[in-house]
Amino acid sequence: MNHNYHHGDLKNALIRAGIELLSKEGVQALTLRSVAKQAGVSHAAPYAHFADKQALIAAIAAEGYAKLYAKLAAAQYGDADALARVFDTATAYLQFALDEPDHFKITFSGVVEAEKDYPEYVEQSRRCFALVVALVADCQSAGLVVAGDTQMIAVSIWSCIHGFVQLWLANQLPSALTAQHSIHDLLRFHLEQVLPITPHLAP
Amino acid sequence: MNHNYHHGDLKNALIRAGIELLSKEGVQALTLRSVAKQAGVSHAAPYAHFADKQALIAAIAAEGYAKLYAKLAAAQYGDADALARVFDTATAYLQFALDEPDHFKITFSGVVEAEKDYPEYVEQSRRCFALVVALVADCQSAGLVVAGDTQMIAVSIWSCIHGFVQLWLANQLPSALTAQHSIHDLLRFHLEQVLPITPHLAP
DNA sequence: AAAGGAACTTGACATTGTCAAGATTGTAAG
DNA sequence: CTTACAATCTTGACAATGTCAAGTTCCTTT
Repeated sequence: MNHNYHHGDLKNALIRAGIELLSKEGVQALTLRSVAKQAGVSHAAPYAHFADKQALIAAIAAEGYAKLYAKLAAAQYGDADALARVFDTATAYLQFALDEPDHFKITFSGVVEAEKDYPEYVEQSRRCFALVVALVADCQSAGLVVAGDTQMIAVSIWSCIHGFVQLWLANQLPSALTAQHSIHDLLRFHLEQVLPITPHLAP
Repeated sequence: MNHNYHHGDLKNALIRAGIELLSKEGVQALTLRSVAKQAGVSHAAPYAHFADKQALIAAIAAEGYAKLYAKLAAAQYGDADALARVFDTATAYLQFALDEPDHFKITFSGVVEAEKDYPEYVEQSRRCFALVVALVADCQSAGLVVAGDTQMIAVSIWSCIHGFVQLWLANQLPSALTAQHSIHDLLRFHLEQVLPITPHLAP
């Protein structure tokens, strides 16, 4: 018997194969057929586990969020104060985008469009955001960030980080800056500019 | 003669057809063949004007930047002070993403990847960024924004706006917020939080 | 042991990007 | 005015890809 008709865990194997393709050859190489080949199965085998290509992409995106969560969570440990941990978290966020640009892009490519429901993706996304909210809450407790709607402030901080990383990935940062400073330094400067949401708004 | 072998300005017609398809049917409908059909030519006609599909997308993205520039420039007029104009500019930025989400997405999808050179896209991008830099310079002159590297601060502000819009487009803003406030209000709140880069960093 | 269903393969088809060859038209040189 | 030429467009073809239908294999349940 040349073929194992029961792979065992093909679903996860396909996700891992897809991630590996993203990492080694980029988004344009992520085809259902090459993913299947990479996993060692025939071209239509994925349809036993995913409704269509978008469903596979949603699973890969969910895995991207899971990886991101792990990296952000790792940046939370240590004796740094809450605000310093925000910087560390942002650095980890950037690092994920640097290490796996295509996986990062797909994770935030708006997979959920067309009103489709991908519960696993939504859950991983929610989990990741909750981590940022908790971090902001810590900052507020320590008086390092203004009081106010914690969720909204978390969105605000996340937007700052995400926008910067996104512009970098899209090659939209002026070369005058990227030529002179490392991307990490630029992110740090950016955050120092906007992050200290300390009471400068106090009336 | 049923066919006009010389269309006149097919190149621009194809770009406009592509934008219309993006607007009416979304990214997945943007195929070379449907663009050609929309422009009333045969399926291979685009190759007389574009090297490949990516080159057409680059032209569409450049046009996206041009439209964005027009909207941002329109937000610059008026008697508002420089900081208020930043808010208006951000609102115009968001409005473009709301009006033409798919065109916006493609404009920032990282067309320039693979080291390819699309001079028109680069030029439009530069022009748009220069507008933000000039705006920041005005704010600095008026003492509304800290002195410092104007370009870097422009990147910072742009990141804040872009990240927020991007997260919105990717459906990544918590529904608890989007259900209670309009997206415009959320953006305004976000900017009020981070934008006043007034001298709170003074040592 | 037989049946049934899940997992996988094979084969097919429509869509799409791309190229090659040919047809058409404006233009410039003779 | 004619003729050659280059640019533009059409037609036809091909490979890659997403997707479905039918058949095959294998595990589980009775």
